[in-house]
Amino acid sequence: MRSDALANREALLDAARRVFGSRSCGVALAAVAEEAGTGIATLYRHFPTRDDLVRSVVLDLAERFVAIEARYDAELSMEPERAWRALVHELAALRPGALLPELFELFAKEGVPEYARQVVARVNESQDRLIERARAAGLVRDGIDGVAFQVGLAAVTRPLSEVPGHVCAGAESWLVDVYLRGLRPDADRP
Amino acid sequence: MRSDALANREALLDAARRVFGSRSCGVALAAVAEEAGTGIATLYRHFPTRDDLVRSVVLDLAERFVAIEARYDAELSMEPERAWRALVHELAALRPGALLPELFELFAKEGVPEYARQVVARVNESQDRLIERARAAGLVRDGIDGVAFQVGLAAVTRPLSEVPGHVCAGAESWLVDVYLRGLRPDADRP
DNA sequence: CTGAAACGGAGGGTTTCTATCCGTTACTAC
DNA sequence: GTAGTAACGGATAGAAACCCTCCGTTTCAG
Repeated sequence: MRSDALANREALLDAARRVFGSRSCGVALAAVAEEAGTGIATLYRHFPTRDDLVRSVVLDLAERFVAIEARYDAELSMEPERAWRALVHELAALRPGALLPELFELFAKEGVPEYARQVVARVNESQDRLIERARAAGLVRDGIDGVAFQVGLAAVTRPLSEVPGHVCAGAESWLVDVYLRGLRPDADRP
Repeated sequence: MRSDALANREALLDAARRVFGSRSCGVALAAVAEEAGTGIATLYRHFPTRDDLVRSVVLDLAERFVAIEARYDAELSMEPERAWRALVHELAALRPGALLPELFELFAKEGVPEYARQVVARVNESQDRLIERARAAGLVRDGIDGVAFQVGLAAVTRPLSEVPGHVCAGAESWLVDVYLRGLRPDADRP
Protein backbone atom coordinates (compact mmCIF):
# COMPACT_ATOMS: atom_id res chain seq x y z
CA MET A 1 0.00 0.00 0.00
CA ARG A 2 1.35 3.37 -0.97
CA SER A 3 2.28 5.74 1.85
CA ASP A 4 -0.13 8.52 0.92
CA ALA A 5 -2.96 6.03 0.60
CA LEU A 6 -2.28 4.75 4.09
CA ALA A 7 -2.10 8.24 5.54
CA ASN A 8 -5.39 9.16 3.90
CA ARG A 9 -7.02 6.06 5.23
CA GLU A 10 -5.97 6.98 8.75
CA ALA A 11 -7.08 10.57 8.29
CA LEU A 12 -10.47 9.39 7.08
CA LEU A 13 -10.95 7.07 10.03
CA ASP A 14 -9.98 9.82 12.44
CA ALA A 15 -12.24 12.34 10.77
CA ALA A 16 -15.13 9.90 10.73
CA ARG A 17 -14.72 9.22 14.44
CA ARG A 18 -14.79 12.93 15.19
CA VAL A 19 -17.68 13.79 12.89
CA PHE A 20 -19.80 10.78 13.82
CA GLY A 21 -19.05 11.42 17.47
CA SER A 22 -19.91 15.08 17.48
CA ARG A 23 -22.94 15.00 15.18
CA SER A 24 -24.37 11.65 14.23
CA CYS A 25 -23.56 8.56 12.21
CA GLY A 26 -26.02 9.70 9.55
CA VAL A 27 -24.11 12.78 8.42
CA ALA A 28 -23.30 13.26 4.74
CA LEU A 29 -20.11 11.46 3.81
CA ALA A 30 -18.88 14.64 2.14
CA ALA A 31 -18.58 16.14 5.62
CA VAL A 32 -16.27 13.31 6.64
CA ALA A 33 -14.10 13.76 3.56
CA GLU A 34 -13.88 17.49 4.15
CA GLU A 35 -12.95 17.00 7.81
CA ALA A 36 -10.22 14.59 6.69
CA GLY A 37 -8.97 17.03 4.06
CA THR A 38 -9.44 14.59 1.19
CA GLY A 39 -11.76 14.45 -1.77
CA ILE A 40 -14.99 12.49 -1.67
CA ALA A 41 -13.63 9.98 -4.19
CA THR A 42 -10.82 9.04 -1.87
CA LEU A 43 -13.32 8.20 0.81
CA TYR A 44 -15.26 5.90 -1.52
CA ARG A 45 -12.04 4.29 -2.72
CA HIS A 46 -11.13 3.23 0.81
CA PHE A 47 -14.64 2.55 2.06
CA PRO A 48 -16.93 1.55 -0.83
CA THR A 49 -20.12 1.65 1.24
CA ARG A 50 -21.21 3.59 4.27
CA ASP A 51 -21.34 0.40 6.31
CA ASP A 52 -17.69 -0.26 5.50
CA LEU A 53 -16.76 3.09 6.97
CA VAL A 54 -18.95 2.82 10.04
CA ARG A 55 -17.79 -0.69 10.76
CA SER A 56 -14.17 0.34 10.42
CA VAL A 57 -14.69 3.25 12.79
CA VAL A 58 -16.37 1.00 15.33
CA LEU A 59 -13.56 -1.54 15.15
CA ASP A 60 -10.95 1.19 15.38
CA LEU A 61 -12.69 2.54 18.44
CA ALA A 62 -12.87 -0.89 20.01
CA GLU A 63 -9.14 -1.32 19.57
CA ARG A 64 -8.48 2.08 21.11
CA PHE A 65 -10.60 1.10 24.08
CA VAL A 66 -8.63 -2.06 24.62
CA ALA A 67 -5.35 -0.17 24.28
CA ILE A 68 -6.36 2.46 26.82
CA GLU A 69 -7.50 -0.13 29.28
CA ALA A 70 -4.29 -2.08 28.87
CA ARG A 71 -2.26 1.07 29.46
CA TYR A 72 -3.91 1.57 32.86
CA ASP A 73 -3.48 -2.01 33.94
CA ALA A 74 -0.67 -1.43 36.40
CA GLU A 75 -1.89 1.91 37.69
CA LEU A 76 -5.28 0.40 38.47
CA SER A 77 -3.66 -1.85 41.01
CA MET A 78 -1.58 0.84 42.64
CA GLU A 79 -3.91 3.82 42.62
CA PRO A 80 -7.35 2.49 41.76
CA GLU A 81 -9.31 5.66 42.36
CA ARG A 82 -7.13 8.03 40.42
CA ALA A 83 -6.54 5.54 37.62
CA TRP A 84 -10.20 4.68 37.26
CA ARG A 85 -11.16 8.31 36.93
CA ALA A 86 -8.42 9.09 34.40
CA LEU A 87 -9.22 5.98 32.41
CA VAL A 88 -12.92 6.72 32.10
CA HIS A 89 -12.19 10.30 31.11
CA GLU A 90 -9.91 9.03 28.36
CA LEU A 91 -12.58 6.67 27.08
CA ALA A 92 -15.12 9.49 27.17
CA ALA A 93 -12.80 11.77 25.21
CA LEU A 94 -13.16 9.38 22.26
CA ARG A 95 -16.88 10.26 22.24
CA PRO A 96 -18.20 6.76 21.68
CA GLY A 97 -21.78 7.90 22.29
CA ALA A 98 -23.09 7.96 18.75
CA LEU A 99 -21.32 4.75 17.79
CA LEU A 100 -22.84 2.39 20.31
CA PRO A 101 -26.12 1.97 18.42
CA GLU A 102 -24.12 1.26 15.29
CA LEU A 103 -22.28 -1.45 17.12
CA PHE A 104 -25.55 -3.17 17.94
CA GLU A 105 -26.93 -2.61 14.47
CA LEU A 106 -23.93 -3.63 12.42
CA PHE A 107 -23.32 -6.83 14.28
CA ALA A 108 -26.95 -7.81 14.09
CA LYS A 109 -26.60 -7.96 10.31
CA GLU A 110 -25.06 -10.83 8.45
CA GLY A 111 -21.74 -10.97 6.69
CA VAL A 112 -19.69 -9.61 9.56
CA PRO A 113 -16.15 -10.94 9.10
CA GLU A 114 -14.79 -13.22 11.74
CA TYR A 115 -11.94 -10.97 12.82
CA ALA A 116 -14.43 -8.19 13.52
CA ARG A 117 -16.35 -10.43 15.86
CA GLN A 118 -13.11 -11.23 17.62
CA VAL A 119 -12.30 -7.56 18.13
CA VAL A 120 -15.69 -6.96 19.64
CA ALA A 121 -15.38 -10.03 21.83
CA ARG A 122 -12.02 -8.77 22.99
CA VAL A 123 -13.28 -5.32 23.94
CA ASN A 124 -16.21 -6.84 25.80
CA GLU A 125 -13.92 -9.10 27.72
CA SER A 126 -11.55 -6.24 28.52
CA GLN A 127 -14.46 -4.12 29.65
CA ASP A 128 -15.89 -6.79 31.92
CA ARG A 129 -12.55 -7.36 33.57
CA LEU A 130 -12.15 -3.64 34.06
CA ILE A 131 -15.55 -3.22 35.72
CA GLU A 132 -14.86 -6.19 37.92
CA ARG A 133 -11.66 -4.60 39.16
CA ALA A 134 -13.37 -1.26 39.75
CA ARG A 135 -16.09 -3.06 41.66
CA ALA A 136 -13.51 -4.85 43.77
CA ALA A 137 -11.91 -1.49 44.57
CA GLY A 138 -15.23 -0.14 45.77
CA LEU A 139 -15.57 2.28 42.88
CA VAL A 140 -18.53 0.68 41.14
CA ARG A 141 -21.59 -0.76 42.80
CA ASP A 142 -23.03 -4.22 42.20
CA GLY A 143 -25.36 -4.67 39.29
CA ILE A 144 -23.31 -2.76 36.74
CA ASP A 145 -21.71 -4.96 34.10
CA GLY A 146 -19.62 -4.08 31.08
CA VAL A 147 -22.59 -3.45 28.82
CA ALA A 148 -24.37 -1.23 31.34
CA PHE A 149 -21.20 0.77 31.81
CA GLN A 150 -20.93 1.13 28.06
CA VAL A 151 -24.53 2.32 27.70
CA GLY A 152 -24.03 4.88 30.43
CA LEU A 153 -20.82 6.12 28.91
CA ALA A 154 -22.61 6.44 25.59
CA ALA A 155 -25.35 8.46 27.26
CA VAL A 156 -22.97 11.05 28.68
CA THR A 157 -20.87 11.33 25.51
CA ARG A 158 -23.63 11.24 22.93
CA PRO A 159 -23.89 14.35 20.74
CA LEU A 160 -26.65 16.66 21.87
CA SER A 161 -27.71 17.51 18.36
CA GLU A 162 -26.83 16.63 14.80
CA VAL A 163 -27.00 20.27 13.81
CA PRO A 164 -23.43 21.31 12.91
CA GLY A 165 -22.58 24.56 14.67
CA HIS A 166 -24.54 23.92 17.79
CA VAL A 167 -24.28 25.51 21.19
CA CYS A 168 -24.05 22.42 23.33
CA ALA A 169 -21.34 19.99 22.35
CA GLY A 170 -22.13 17.42 25.01
CA ALA A 171 -19.62 15.05 26.55
CA GLU A 172 -18.69 17.71 29.01
CA SER A 173 -16.21 16.66 31.55
CA TRP A 174 -18.29 17.45 34.62
CA LEU A 175 -21.00 15.14 33.31
CA VAL A 176 -18.51 12.29 33.14
CA ASP A 177 -17.65 13.00 36.76
CA VAL A 178 -21.32 12.92 37.71
CA TYR A 179 -21.55 9.57 35.96
CA LEU A 180 -18.54 8.26 37.87
CA ARG A 181 -20.08 9.30 41.17
CA GLY A 182 -23.35 7.75 40.15
CA LEU A 183 -21.71 4.40 39.54
CA ARG A 184 -20.25 4.24 43.03
CA PRO A 185 -21.88 2.24 45.77
CA ASP A 186 -23.83 4.20 48.33
CA ALA A 187 -21.73 5.05 51.32
CA ASP A 188 -24.64 5.94 53.58
CA ARG A 189 -27.23 3.30 52.63
CA PRO A 190 -26.04 -0.25 51.91
CA MET B 1 -62.35 26.07 17.42
CA ARG B 2 -64.11 22.89 16.42
CA SER B 3 -63.80 19.94 18.77
CA ASP B 4 -62.14 17.58 16.29
CA ALA B 5 -59.63 20.26 15.37
CA LEU B 6 -58.72 20.73 19.00
CA ALA B 7 -58.38 17.00 19.58
CA ASN B 8 -56.15 16.66 16.54
CA ARG B 9 -53.98 19.50 17.71
CA GLU B 10 -53.46 17.78 21.03
CA ALA B 11 -52.80 14.44 19.35
CA LEU B 12 -50.21 16.05 17.10
CA LEU B 13 -48.42 17.71 19.99
CA ASP B 14 -48.37 14.45 21.92
CA ALA B 15 -47.15 12.50 18.92
CA ALA B 16 -44.48 15.06 18.17
CA ARG B 17 -43.20 14.91 21.75
CA ARG B 18 -42.98 11.13 21.55
CA VAL B 19 -41.40 10.97 18.10
CA PHE B 20 -38.96 13.83 18.66
CA GLY B 21 -38.06 12.36 22.03
CA SER B 22 -37.45 8.84 20.84
CA ARG B 23 -35.73 9.62 17.54
CA SER B 24 -34.71 13.18 16.84
CA CYS B 25 -36.18 16.58 16.10
CA GLY B 26 -35.16 16.17 12.48
CA VAL B 27 -37.50 13.31 11.63
CA ALA B 28 -39.85 13.57 8.67
CA LEU B 29 -43.04 15.34 9.62
CA ALA B 30 -44.99 12.53 7.99
CA ALA B 31 -43.81 10.30 10.84
CA VAL B 32 -45.34 12.67 13.36
CA ALA B 33 -48.64 12.77 11.51
CA GLU B 34 -48.72 9.00 11.30
CA GLU B 35 -47.98 8.64 15.00
CA ALA B 36 -50.82 11.06 15.73
CA GLY B 37 -53.17 9.16 13.44
CA THR B 38 -53.88 12.17 11.26
CA GLY B 39 -53.08 13.10 7.69
CA ILE B 40 -50.07 15.18 6.83
CA ALA B 41 -52.27 18.09 5.73
CA THR B 42 -53.77 18.34 9.20
CA LEU B 43 -50.32 18.73 10.65
CA TYR B 44 -49.51 21.58 8.27
CA ARG B 45 -52.85 23.21 8.95
CA HIS B 46 -52.10 23.43 12.67
CA PHE B 47 -48.37 24.05 12.41
CA PRO B 48 -47.50 25.78 9.13
CA THR B 49 -43.74 25.41 9.57
CA ARG B 50 -41.52 22.92 11.37
CA ASP B 51 -40.41 25.62 13.74
CA ASP B 52 -44.00 26.25 14.74
CA LEU B 53 -44.35 22.61 15.71
CA VAL B 54 -41.04 22.34 17.50
CA ARG B 55 -41.63 25.55 19.39
CA SER B 56 -45.08 24.38 20.44
CA VAL B 57 -43.68 21.07 21.64
CA VAL B 58 -40.97 22.81 23.61
CA LEU B 59 -43.46 25.14 25.24
CA ASP B 60 -45.82 22.27 25.98
CA LEU B 61 -42.98 20.40 27.60
CA ALA B 62 -41.98 23.42 29.65
CA GLU B 63 -45.50 23.71 30.98
CA ARG B 64 -45.57 20.04 31.87
CA PHE B 65 -42.31 20.49 33.75
CA VAL B 66 -43.72 23.34 35.78
CA ALA B 67 -46.88 21.36 36.48
CA ILE B 68 -44.99 18.31 37.69
CA GLU B 69 -42.75 20.38 39.89
CA ALA B 70 -45.75 22.17 41.38
CA ARG B 71 -47.43 18.86 42.08
CA TYR B 72 -44.48 17.73 44.21
CA ASP B 73 -44.25 20.98 46.12
CA ALA B 74 -45.72 19.72 49.39
CA GLU B 75 -44.20 16.26 49.25
CA LEU B 76 -40.74 17.76 48.76
CA SER B 77 -40.99 19.34 52.19
CA MET B 78 -42.25 16.23 53.93
CA GLU B 79 -40.30 13.45 52.26
CA PRO B 80 -37.53 15.15 50.27
CA GLU B 81 -35.66 12.05 49.25
CA ARG B 82 -38.57 10.01 47.98
CA ALA B 83 -40.24 13.01 46.36
CA TRP B 84 -37.05 14.14 44.61
CA ARG B 85 -36.51 10.73 43.11
CA ALA B 86 -40.10 10.35 41.94
CA LEU B 87 -40.12 13.85 40.54
CA VAL B 88 -36.98 13.41 38.48
CA HIS B 89 -38.22 10.10 37.16
CA GLU B 90 -41.41 11.79 36.03
CA LEU B 91 -39.46 14.51 34.27
CA ALA B 92 -37.27 11.89 32.62
CA ALA B 93 -40.31 9.97 31.42
CA LEU B 94 -41.18 12.95 29.22
CA ARG B 95 -37.89 12.32 27.40
CA PRO B 96 -36.79 15.92 27.08
CA GLY B 97 -33.37 14.89 25.81
CA ALA B 98 -33.71 15.69 22.13
CA LEU B 99 -35.58 18.93 22.77
CA LEU B 100 -33.00 20.76 24.82
CA PRO B 101 -30.86 21.78 21.81
CA GLU B 102 -34.02 23.01 20.11
CA LEU B 103 -34.76 25.15 23.11
CA PHE B 104 -31.40 26.86 22.79
CA GLU B 105 -31.68 27.13 19.04
CA LEU B 106 -35.22 28.40 18.76
CA PHE B 107 -34.88 31.08 21.36
CA ALA B 108 -31.66 32.29 19.86
CA LYS B 109 -33.59 33.24 16.73
CA GLU B 110 -35.69 36.34 16.41
CA GLY B 111 -39.42 36.66 16.36
CA VAL B 112 -40.07 34.59 19.46
CA PRO B 113 -43.38 35.78 20.88
CA GLU B 114 -43.35 37.36 24.29
CA TYR B 115 -45.54 34.75 25.98
CA ALA B 116 -43.11 32.04 24.90
CA ARG B 117 -40.26 33.83 26.59
CA GLN B 118 -42.36 34.04 29.71
CA VAL B 119 -43.04 30.30 29.72
CA VAL B 120 -39.33 29.58 29.41
CA ALA B 121 -38.51 32.08 32.12
CA ARG B 122 -41.08 30.41 34.34
CA VAL B 123 -39.68 26.91 33.85
CA ASN B 124 -36.17 28.17 34.52
CA GLU B 125 -37.28 29.82 37.70
CA SER B 126 -39.19 26.74 38.80
CA GLN B 127 -36.17 24.59 38.05
CA ASP B 128 -33.77 26.77 39.98
CA ARG B 129 -36.02 26.81 43.02
CA LEU B 130 -36.32 23.04 42.80
CA ILE B 131 -32.58 22.47 42.66
CA GLU B 132 -32.09 24.85 45.54
CA ARG B 133 -34.51 22.83 47.66
CA ALA B 134 -32.86 19.56 46.71
CA ARG B 135 -29.50 21.05 47.57
CA ALA B 136 -30.79 22.20 50.93
CA ALA B 137 -32.03 18.68 51.61
CA GLY B 138 -28.57 17.28 50.89
CA LEU B 139 -29.65 15.56 47.69
CA VAL B 140 -27.69 17.67 45.23
CA ARG B 141 -24.16 18.88 45.67
CA ASP B 142 -22.95 22.45 45.28
CA GLY B 143 -22.11 23.65 41.80
CA ILE B 144 -25.18 22.22 40.08
CA ASP B 145 -27.66 24.84 38.95
CA GLY B 146 -30.89 24.51 37.04
CA VAL B 147 -29.25 24.56 33.64
CA ALA B 148 -26.66 21.95 34.56
CA PHE B 149 -29.38 19.72 35.94
CA GLN B 150 -31.29 20.17 32.69
CA VAL B 151 -28.27 19.28 30.55
CA GLY B 152 -27.63 16.16 32.58
CA LEU B 153 -31.25 15.11 32.40
CA ALA B 154 -31.11 15.62 28.65
CA ALA B 155 -28.02 13.45 28.47
CA VAL B 156 -29.64 10.48 30.16
CA THR B 157 -32.91 10.76 28.23
CA ARG B 158 -31.52 11.59 24.82
CA PRO B 159 -32.43 9.09 22.10
CA LEU B 160 -29.63 6.65 21.38
CA SER B 161 -30.06 6.72 17.65
CA GLU B 162 -32.28 8.22 15.01
CA VAL B 163 -32.76 4.84 13.39
CA PRO B 164 -36.47 4.05 13.81
CA GLY B 165 -36.75 0.49 15.10
CA HIS B 166 -33.69 0.53 17.23
CA VAL B 167 -32.60 -1.81 19.97
CA CYS B 168 -31.73 0.68 22.65
CA ALA B 169 -34.44 3.22 23.40
CA GLY B 170 -32.40 5.11 25.98
CA ALA B 171 -33.84 6.88 29.01
CA GLU B 172 -33.70 3.68 30.92
CA SER B 173 -34.75 4.01 34.46
CA TRP B 174 -31.54 2.70 36.01
CA LEU B 175 -29.60 5.37 34.20
CA VAL B 176 -31.76 8.06 35.76
CA ASP B 177 -30.99 6.55 39.14
CA VAL B 178 -27.28 6.62 38.38
CA TYR B 179 -27.67 10.27 37.47
CA LEU B 180 -29.47 10.97 40.75
CA ARG B 181 -26.69 9.33 42.72
CA GLY B 182 -24.13 11.24 40.73
CA LEU B 183 -25.71 14.54 41.64
CA ARG B 184 -25.48 13.90 45.38
CA PRO B 185 -22.73 15.33 47.48
CA ASP B 186 -19.94 12.95 48.44
CA ALA B 187 -20.61 11.33 51.76
CA ASP B 188 -17.06 10.08 52.30
CA ARG B 189 -15.02 13.01 50.98
CA PRO B 190 -16.22 16.55 51.66
C1' DC C 1 -80.67 19.59 7.21
C1' DT C 2 -77.38 22.78 5.48
C1' DG C 3 -73.27 25.42 5.31
C1' DA C 4 -68.78 25.80 6.56
C1' DA C 5 -64.84 24.17 8.74
C1' DA C 6 -61.68 20.48 8.88
C1' DC C 7 -59.82 16.26 6.99
C1' DG C 8 -56.85 12.96 4.01
C1' DG C 9 -53.44 11.61 0.96
C1' DA C 10 -51.70 11.80 -3.73
C1' DG C 11 -48.25 14.16 -6.25
C1' DG C 12 -45.19 17.93 -8.15
C1' DG C 13 -41.20 20.51 -6.99
C1' DT C 14 -37.13 21.00 -4.54
C1' DT C 15 -33.35 19.89 -1.78
C1' DT C 16 -29.99 16.62 -0.22
C1' DC C 17 -27.11 12.70 -0.61
C1' DT C 18 -24.81 9.00 -3.20
C1' DA C 19 -21.42 7.23 -6.07
C1' DT C 20 -18.97 7.28 -10.50
C1' DC C 21 -15.98 9.09 -14.18
C1' DC C 22 -11.90 10.89 -15.97
C1' DG C 23 -8.21 14.31 -16.30
C1' DT C 24 -4.44 15.43 -13.09
C1' DT C 25 -1.06 14.61 -9.46
C1' DA C 26 2.61 12.32 -7.01
C1' DC C 27 4.72 8.20 -5.16
C1' DT C 28 8.07 4.36 -6.12
C1' DA C 29 11.05 1.42 -8.44
C1' DC C 30 14.53 1.06 -11.66
C1' DG D 1 16.04 11.13 -13.51
C1' DT D 2 12.37 9.19 -15.47
C1' DA D 3 8.71 6.10 -16.61
C1' DG D 4 4.85 3.71 -15.10
C1' DT D 5 1.20 3.30 -12.27
C1' DA D 6 -1.39 3.86 -8.16
C1' DA D 7 -3.94 7.31 -6.04
C1' DC D 8 -6.19 11.75 -5.98
C1' DG D 9 -9.93 15.47 -6.58
C1' DG D 10 -14.05 17.49 -7.76
C1' DA D 11 -17.79 18.02 -11.01
C1' DT D 12 -21.98 15.92 -11.92
C1' DA D 13 -25.55 12.52 -13.22
C1' DG D 14 -28.81 9.75 -10.88
C1' DA D 15 -31.57 8.49 -6.85
C1' DA D 16 -33.82 9.24 -2.63
C1' DA D 17 -36.09 11.79 0.76
C1' DC D 18 -38.63 15.36 2.09
C1' DC D 19 -41.72 19.40 1.93
C1' DC D 20 -46.07 21.26 1.33
C1' DT D 21 -50.07 22.37 -1.57
C1' DC D 22 -54.38 21.15 -3.88
C1' DC D 23 -58.91 19.52 -4.07
C1' DG D 24 -62.50 16.03 -3.47
C1' DT D 25 -64.57 14.06 0.74
C1' DT D 26 -65.99 13.92 5.51
C1' DT D 27 -67.62 15.72 9.87
C1' DC D 28 -69.15 19.02 13.06
C1' DA D 29 -72.53 22.66 14.73
C1' DG D 30 -76.39 25.63 14.47
